[in-house]
Amino acid sequence: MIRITNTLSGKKEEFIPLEEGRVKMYVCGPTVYNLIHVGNARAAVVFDSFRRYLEYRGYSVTYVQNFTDIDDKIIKTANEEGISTKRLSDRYVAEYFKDACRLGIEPATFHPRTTDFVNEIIDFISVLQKKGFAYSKNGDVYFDVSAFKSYGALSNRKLSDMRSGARVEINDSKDDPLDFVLWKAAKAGEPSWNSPWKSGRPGWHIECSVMSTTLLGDSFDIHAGGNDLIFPHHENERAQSEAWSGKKWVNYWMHNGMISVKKEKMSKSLGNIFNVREALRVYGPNALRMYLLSKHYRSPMEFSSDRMEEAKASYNRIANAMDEIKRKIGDDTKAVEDSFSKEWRARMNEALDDDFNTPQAFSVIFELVKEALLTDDREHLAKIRALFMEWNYFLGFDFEKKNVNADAFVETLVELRNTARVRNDYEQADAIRKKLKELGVEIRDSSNGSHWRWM
RNA sequence: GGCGACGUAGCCAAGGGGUCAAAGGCGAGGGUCUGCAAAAUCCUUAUUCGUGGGUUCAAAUCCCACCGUCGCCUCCA
Repeated sequence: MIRITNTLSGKKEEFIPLEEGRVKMYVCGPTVYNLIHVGNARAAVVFDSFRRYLEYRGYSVTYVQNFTDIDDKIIKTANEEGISTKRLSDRYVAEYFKDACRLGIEPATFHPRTTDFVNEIIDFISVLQKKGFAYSKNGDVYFDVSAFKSYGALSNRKLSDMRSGARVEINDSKDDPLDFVLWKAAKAGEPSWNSPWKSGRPGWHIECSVMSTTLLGDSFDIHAGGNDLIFPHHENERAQSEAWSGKKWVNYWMHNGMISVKKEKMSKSLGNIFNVREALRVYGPNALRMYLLSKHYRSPMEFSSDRMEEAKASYNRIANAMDEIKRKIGDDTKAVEDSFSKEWRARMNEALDDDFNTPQAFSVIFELVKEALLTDDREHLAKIRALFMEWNYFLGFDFEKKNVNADAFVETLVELRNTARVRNDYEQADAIRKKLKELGVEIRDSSNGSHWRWM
């Protein structure tokens, strides 16, 4: 039984998909006007991993992750660069896929883009207006919050509390300061689309409602994203969607915690961001995945070089165990399924079924790492490796070492070093070891020969 | 001001009424191995879970208060 903490109820609930054996899931993707940062990567990696876990557990998952390719910041950045918004967003969609690919994130079933759904968005808004949930003013269209009775249920807020809050903006054309824009009339020089109102473009929240219902249906299982999206983004999406269909829109809401830097949320507006591109270069994809999955997805976590080095060391312990298994039994030893495998698989499932508790999952893995390093039993080792490979379906590490073409050269150098050692020429031997280490090769001498591995 | 989350060893981090004298990782100290290393391995590193009350036969786990940290209430993963 898989359990998920549902933001809507604030409780851990048993996960029961609408349709047996199938899961429909939507994750809010990036606004494409620059490179993604480590905070963005958290949601991407965590929910990618969760999706794959669901697949591992036998569900057929339809996974949608959108790109917001039209908004104020995209327009601004495109103007600064003197290019079209289309050109800018195309570029950063491509850059996103480069990072995602290196991070081991599987492509979604669908990657819809806002500007491909403008007609559907217009239809959707028209329906809202017909049903009395929306009103237009000066070419803008607004959602009437007071018409939707459970507004605030997701973020657990009361309309009265929000109205009294000091930070609600005053906007003359809105009937209520909490009403939010569905369609924005174009200002001079902005990209725009024809509409029953003035020509303009979609508001902030409408795209997710439209793309998700178009691709997944009026109701679907899981909607996920960062917890900074709960209000207003997801609250508004929910209001629109349920007002539009008259049905419950999403059954389970999953929200990941924020990544902070020096106790402050990592965000583009604060400027304290660390690009995924850069993190990948400095620490590598495995360390970054390890880092992102090492804490429960709902908790906040701190980003720093110490944390990353720690994650890298942790990952290395697993990678080292894989290398040791290979050294002990080679590549093609077959694993035999038995009670050992079943027992450990059950422990892993127990951890992950419980609201995707990845720290607990790693605890299970490290216990097996220890066993692998301790034993020389071929069957035992083969079983452990089989489990690791099986679990890697959702962990998404890349255990393959690059530089395979250089293996023969390394081998030669290691032999050369050993002849030097035999004649007690340790100066030469250490020089070779040092050089190899600089090139990323670690040598391990032992009583039965020298082994080496790519670090 | 409103809403929410969190505070567990030197650090990171699970657990969330008894089987907890609290998983796992990083780091540190000592032993083995080694030409020296590295890696590995063994041992050690929380009688205690922010503070103070309470409920209970029993609390890190539930309740209350307080202190501290963070997030949302504006674009944000």
